[in-house]
This record gives sequence, C-alpha cells and structure tokens, in this order.
Amino acid sequence: MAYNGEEALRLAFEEKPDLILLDIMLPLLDGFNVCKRIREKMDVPIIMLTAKEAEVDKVLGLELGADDYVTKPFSAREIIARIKATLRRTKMQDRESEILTCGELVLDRGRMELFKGSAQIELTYREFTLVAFLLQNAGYVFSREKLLEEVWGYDYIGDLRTVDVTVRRLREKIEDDPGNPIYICTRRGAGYYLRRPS
Amino acid sequence: MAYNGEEALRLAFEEKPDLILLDIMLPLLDGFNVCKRIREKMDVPIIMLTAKEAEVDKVLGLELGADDYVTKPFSAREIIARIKATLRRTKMQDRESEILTCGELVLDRGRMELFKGSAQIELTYREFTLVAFLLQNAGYVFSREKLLEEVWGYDYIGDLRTVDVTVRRLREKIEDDPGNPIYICTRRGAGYYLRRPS
DNA sequence: AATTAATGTAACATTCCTGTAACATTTTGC
DNA sequence: GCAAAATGTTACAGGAATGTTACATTAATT
Repeated sequence: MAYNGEEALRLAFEEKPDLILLDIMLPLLDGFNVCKRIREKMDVPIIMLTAKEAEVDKVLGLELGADDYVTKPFSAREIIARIKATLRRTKMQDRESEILTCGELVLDRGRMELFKGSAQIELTYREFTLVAFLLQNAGYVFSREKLLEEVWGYDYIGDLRTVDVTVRRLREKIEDDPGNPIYICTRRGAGYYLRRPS
Repeated sequence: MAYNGEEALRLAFEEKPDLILLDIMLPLLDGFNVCKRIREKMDVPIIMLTAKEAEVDKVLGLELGADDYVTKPFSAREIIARIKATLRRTKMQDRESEILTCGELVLDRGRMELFKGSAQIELTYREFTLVAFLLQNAGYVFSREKLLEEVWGYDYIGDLRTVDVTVRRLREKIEDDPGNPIYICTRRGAGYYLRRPS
C-alpha cells in the first residue's frame, strides 16, 4: 500500500508484487506517470482504477501498458474477479517461460521435458514431478514425508521408501554415476536435495 | 474444531494451529470479531468462510487481516487448494528466517548447511540438530538432560554421556583447537552452551 | 484381449552414523 | 594433596538409514 505516486514507484521496485492496483488520482505523481515508469523497468500486471468515465479514454489512448482498468465505484467482487482474470492471463504467459535450470539440467514444466546439456532425458510422470519439485527448491533438503506430500499428494498413503526407489530411478537416468550422485543427493537422516553447482 | 466464537478464540491460543478456517456465522462471537482478536495476538494464517457474497465486501473492507476467503458453497478441492496456497505463501516468508548466525558461524536450516566464514562444514544429522539448537539459543546453558530431550527427542532413552561424545565430534569439526573450544563451551556442573562473540 | 510401461512394495545388501564403554584428564571438595 | 566427581577422548560394534534389485500390480496402449 502506497499513499502517493513516488512511494508507489519505490514499493513496486522493492517488493516486486505479483500485481499492482493503481489509482489515477495520486499525490506527488499521478497514476499515468507511475504506470509508465513502472512499465519501463518491470513486467508486472497493472490494473488501473479510475474515478471518472472520462479517464477511461485516456487510459486506453495513452497506451500505458495497463492490463485492465476498473471504474469507481466498484464492488469488491468485481475487483477480485478482475484480479483473478488478469493473474490467470499473465500466468498463462509465464507458463511458457516456466523453465527451471540448475547447472547442466534444464527443465521445461509446460512441455514436461528435461534436458541435460543438449540431451533429452525421458522421464515418467513421477520422476518428472519429483525432479521438478527439487529443482524449484534447489539446495533445500526435504524429508521423505514432505516429498510424498508435495510430489505424490497430501492425501497419498504409502510407504516412505517409495521415495527412495523413485530417487534411484531418477539417478539412473540423470547421474553419470548413479552410485555417486552429483545432482540428486542424500542428506542422511534428513532426506534428499538437489545440489546446486558450486 | 470449535463450535462457537469464544471456543474458537480459546482453542486458537491453546493449540497454536498452523492455519485457521474461520466461518463468519458463529454463535456467541462472530467470525469478524474472532479474526480481529486473534490477529491482535497471533500471526497465524486465517481463511474466512462466507455464506453470502455480500459478506465478502465486509471481509475486505474491514481489513481484518484475513489471508484469504472462500464463499460457500465450495468444493473440497477448492478449499484444499486455498489452504495449500496460503501455507506455501506464509512458509516462504519463514524461509529467510531459517538462517541463524553467531559470529563466524552461519547455519541454514532449510539447506541443512553450516558455514564457518566461507568454508562449509559437513555435519551429520545429530551434529547438525545439536548445533542448530544451541545456535538458536546462543548463550544459554543446557543440561545434558535438556539436550537429550530437545535434540534427541523427549522419548529418547539412553546414556547422558552420549551428549558429551556428540559435542566432542562437533568440536572436532568446528573449533580451531577442539581442546580449547571458543564456540561450543562447557559450563562445568551444568552443561553446554554456544558462546556468543564478545 | 494381449502387451507394454509405470509404479509401489518387499526383500536383501551396504554404508556409515552413533551410542556405549573404557580409559584419560581436569576440576572440585575436604 | 588426595579421593571423588565431572568432563574429555578414543575405539568399536550394532544397527538404523539408505542403496539396490526383483517382482507384483495397476494403468496405458496396441
């Protein structure tokens, strides 16, 4: 929450929010200028709030790069709906760029593909989900319980050792020497983690 | 599970749950007030349940500090998704505070790593758990009994001297001169503590 | 319906962590 | 200064944790 245009700019760059609701009528620096200056540096969704219908034309005409606009007075329901819709739209675009990397490994969530260097590695669903989760949280150690919850599903019921076997199969495909893994490593007594390149 | 607002308050403070699902329509004390009073004392994620769309505005307008809201009727899938998303968000914030430092020592709980300056120190599970506990309570002296309870587990049964040996192994790895420790120190007749830099 | 692939379970193998015990050293109390 | 208590130190065996493989079962495909 910012109470004037300059604070809005500062907060936007500092906090890197997922989405910005931007009023036009602001002290110090109006919404038009704030929007323009944010757009110069960031690719964050912006929804503009206008008090007067007359301003709508201006929002559209100036090609500010706002993703949507809402005219006052608006209901909470309406603004929430706009926010959701905007996030859904922008997430879609993100999906294509949902690529995780760690050293030689490159993972494309959308296409469900994993590459090691230029070579594609064929993975099954479980294997892919597991490596994707570890990659997304590279460096962090996860217990078998946590992995079952996150990868298999919170309501999955089964043996903890299932994780071990899936890890083994992953190593078979990913590691040069599955006996001495350099990607999917074990922290004895704790669980597994994906080692980041040093 | 609480069946009225006052019970909800009592339970929240007693049980310290990870997350609260809070209906608005409650006997004795409604959800708005429960939420407000919990927020005054605790920083627990709260998801509000509303029967009427009209209440949504109120939830948002009152700035109760609820983390999310769901309108009835909702599917199990939806509420689970909201819970997960909320927990993920709040956990993320925890991540950064998972790092403990004391002088040259830097410990990362999530990664289960300990650094002394820029050099990483390889620790076993017990060693890590022990130093993490001492670091989190730097300066405070703990008896062998207390350490067994906190680090080994309240239900652990074994020799008190086990602590000594683990401390010895830790010193071997952490101290420049394990014979004259400057980090993990002994308070004769009492126990061990981690000395804070002077 | 037959075949193939995916995945969980179980059983066996291996590693290396960790507690115990035994002895050494330091400190305390008298 | 001596005995006793507390702590330091070391070695080693047992076992818990993990690795590995095989097989059964389920799901997907032909």
